[in-house]
Amino acid sequence: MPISLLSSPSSPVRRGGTRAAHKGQQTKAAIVDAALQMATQVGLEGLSIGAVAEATGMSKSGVFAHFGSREELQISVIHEYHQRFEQEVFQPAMREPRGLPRLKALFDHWMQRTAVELDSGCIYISGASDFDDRPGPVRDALAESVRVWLAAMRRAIVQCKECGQLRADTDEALMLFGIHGLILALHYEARFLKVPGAIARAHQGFDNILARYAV
Amino acid sequence: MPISLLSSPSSPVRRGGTRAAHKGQQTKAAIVDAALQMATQVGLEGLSIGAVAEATGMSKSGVFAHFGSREELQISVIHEYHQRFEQEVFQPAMREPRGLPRLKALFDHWMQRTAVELDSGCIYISGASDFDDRPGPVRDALAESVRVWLAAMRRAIVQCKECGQLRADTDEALMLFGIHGLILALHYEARFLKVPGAIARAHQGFDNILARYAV
DNA sequence: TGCAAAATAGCACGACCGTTCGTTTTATTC
DNA sequence: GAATAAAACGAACGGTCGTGCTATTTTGCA
Repeated sequence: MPISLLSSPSSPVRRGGTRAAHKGQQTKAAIVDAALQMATQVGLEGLSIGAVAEATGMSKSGVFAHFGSREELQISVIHEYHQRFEQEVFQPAMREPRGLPRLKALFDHWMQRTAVELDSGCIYISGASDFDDRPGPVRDALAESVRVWLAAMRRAIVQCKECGQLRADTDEALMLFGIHGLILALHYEARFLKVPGAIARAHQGFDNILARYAV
Repeated sequence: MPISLLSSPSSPVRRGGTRAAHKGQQTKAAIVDAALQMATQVGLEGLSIGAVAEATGMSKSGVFAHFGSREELQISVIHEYHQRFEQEVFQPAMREPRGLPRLKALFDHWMQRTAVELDSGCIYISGASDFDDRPGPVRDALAESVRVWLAAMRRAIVQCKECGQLRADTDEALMLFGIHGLILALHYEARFLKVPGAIARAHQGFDNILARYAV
């Protein structure tokens, strides 16, 4: 299953020499899980080790020991988010046939994952604001993850052209720009302004874009 | 000049009884100015009184005394940003004739103000991420300011319809949604991902939307 | 010039932050 | 069950934060 594009340098089952290490990885996963849920609400920058510790019923130093730094925790959260994005958005869409069905599936799943739930946002969006002027490894990990995702989306558009389902002169970067904008506007209107009907508008906007580039 | 839509409860020149208060308002304006510039880089949430004090060469308590709380400083920054938005985006566009010229001017100025400079972002965008799950007066002020601005944009679209420059069945909310998305995508690609050509794509996207609703 | 008031500085507080360190508990292996 | 390594804890440190409180300086007007 060579779909994953983010390398995870340490083997997920064993590590070091030949020693088994059960408990550690397991609670670490639980910590990342809680931290991710927290980050979708307060953002990656709002994440604090103390709050994560309290959420997991551990001590601050207990949590800290698993990562060695706050930045490493943030990066772990980004990787986890990336992985779930892959499982819940990318892979289901990949089971659709190439071309428009797959592109539509990518957009629909993306939408649902991004702004459907009221109490959880998208760290790809909130993180962009947090780190657009703050260089460093966290920003790099975040940007890389987003780029991978946008590249997948772009590939789907190109395949539509190849299948003859979109005009051959379609500017895929421009089309992707428009689609990306719809997701961002959805997030903005639904989660911040809390105006009704944003989901319907995102869908309509997507249909308009498809019509614009239809053969 | 009844253009401003944000009430400023205290008179801008004098206050209280009949006493004049020169210096106070003046340094307060300087503080807000520095705070605004800082907020465009680190966001409203990243704003700290200590940093503002250092930037203005004052003491922390000296800055604090002008606002009474951090929230009030943030709100002052929002009001100041709103005012500049009005002066630099809204009012110049208002000098264009009704209809498409005015709508185009609004978009162009908006774009330039939002993402043209590399070292300053838009607090309407970063603030949305910061406060989408955090109720309170700061969020209220921010959302109100954004709503006023979007309403102005919407009005310009409606006027295009009335002038017969856009199709009579144009869904202005949907069209605005698409335009808003372009600005958000521009901000995302230019400021976070730092990919080139984002400005050109935003322009092209706008032209596409206009074409979609053209008579 | 003198005086009241406004403006600013200085200092301290409690809270939280990420991080370090030594100890204790828990888990794994012989 | 004893030995050993991993995991988690608890306390503390230096730092920054927003916020009061009390002096001191500066300002504007009589």
